[in-house]
Amino acid sequence: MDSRQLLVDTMSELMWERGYADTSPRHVRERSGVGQGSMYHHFPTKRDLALAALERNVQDLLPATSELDGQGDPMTRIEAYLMRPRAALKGCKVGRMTQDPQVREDPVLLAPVARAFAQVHDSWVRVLREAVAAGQLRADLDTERLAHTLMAVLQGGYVLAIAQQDPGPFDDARAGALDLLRAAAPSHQNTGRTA
Amino acid sequence: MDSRQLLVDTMSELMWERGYADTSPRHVRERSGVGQGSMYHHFPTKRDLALAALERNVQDLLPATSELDGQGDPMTRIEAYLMRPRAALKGCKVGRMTQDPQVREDPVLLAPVARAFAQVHDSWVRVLREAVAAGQLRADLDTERLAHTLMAVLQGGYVLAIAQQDPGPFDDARAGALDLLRAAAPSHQNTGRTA
DNA sequence: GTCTATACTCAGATAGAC
DNA sequence: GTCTATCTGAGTATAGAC
Repeated sequence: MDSRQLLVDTMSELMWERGYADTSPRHVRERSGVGQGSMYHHFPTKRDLALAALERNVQDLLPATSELDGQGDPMTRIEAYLMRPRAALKGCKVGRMTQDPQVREDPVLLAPVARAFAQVHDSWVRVLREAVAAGQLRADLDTERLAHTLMAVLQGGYVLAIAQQDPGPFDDARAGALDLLRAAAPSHQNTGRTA
Repeated sequence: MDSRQLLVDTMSELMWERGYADTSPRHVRERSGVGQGSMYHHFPTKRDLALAALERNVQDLLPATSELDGQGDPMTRIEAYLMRPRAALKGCKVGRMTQDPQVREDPVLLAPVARAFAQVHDSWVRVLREAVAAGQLRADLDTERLAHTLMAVLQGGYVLAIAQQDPGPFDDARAGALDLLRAAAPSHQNTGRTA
């Protein structure tokens, strides 16, 4: 593999594990095995490398979204996306960036994060609308809001899990969200087209 | 004010703003005006100061919980706690610590965070049980889970808000959670004692 | 493209005088 | 308790040869 790609891959891992501020060029060199000269040849500054790595991490996140965007029963897709296996104790490689002081103060580094979340939000809104249309969710629910609520459950679940060093709270949080969604079915249970 | 307290207050602020790893002794000295000698007299290492500051930040968080623990209508208390004014773009001064690499790897620094969240979880469970008992929530909901869900909504809401540099997603997330709770009232609306 | 050498600042302290 | 001086290593590069 070429040095450039190796650097990006390594930085991506480190940014997931340690964030940006606390990852040094030395860390990257030691883990990747790429020398000083190569590193600064490909990426003039740490920030340039971080930007490439972050864009890669954002790309990693989007395939999962296909679970929301797919065909078939909306509620089933919602459950599949919410409950998909996730490394609760590692946290979200994109969401984590919002807590890094040097990322949050840097509009260029924050931009890919904002874009990624906006895209996930869109997918959520679409599937939630379909669930309403299919009579699986009450029509008086605000789908834009609810999309943020469900994204927050996942992002916050990571925080709780890391605090306790236990995936339990993460799993509880998402299971509880699903319970609530099911409880928010329309009163006269119609699973087909609505009236 | 004495130097010791000034150091703790300053470190508390900085840990909220920048986290632990990216806050240096120099930052603390410059903002607090306390000299090098005093600083290392009171706190032999940066970590010692951080621990004191973190414990202070945890204490700051708990008074808000009284809103959950109070008397009166459970659902009203839930709404009051969820909707209380919060600095969405600053994030949670306790939850933030879970994303700091040097905190998350240090059991001593992580412990106060875990304790604080466990305590908030307890308060949530209590008020949710009361809401079930009062007929405001379906009795088949798992209150332990749901408590984690609602905590996650707040913690994750901060992440979304910071990503967009806009409090909107935070407010959406919590309002959406409240919508869901209301939609999860028992089918035959009884607001009094249950049968 | 990659290597080695060099440089300058900051982090995170320690030492000893007052 | 507070001050100033000093120290070692790490962070973040730059320079120039191969």
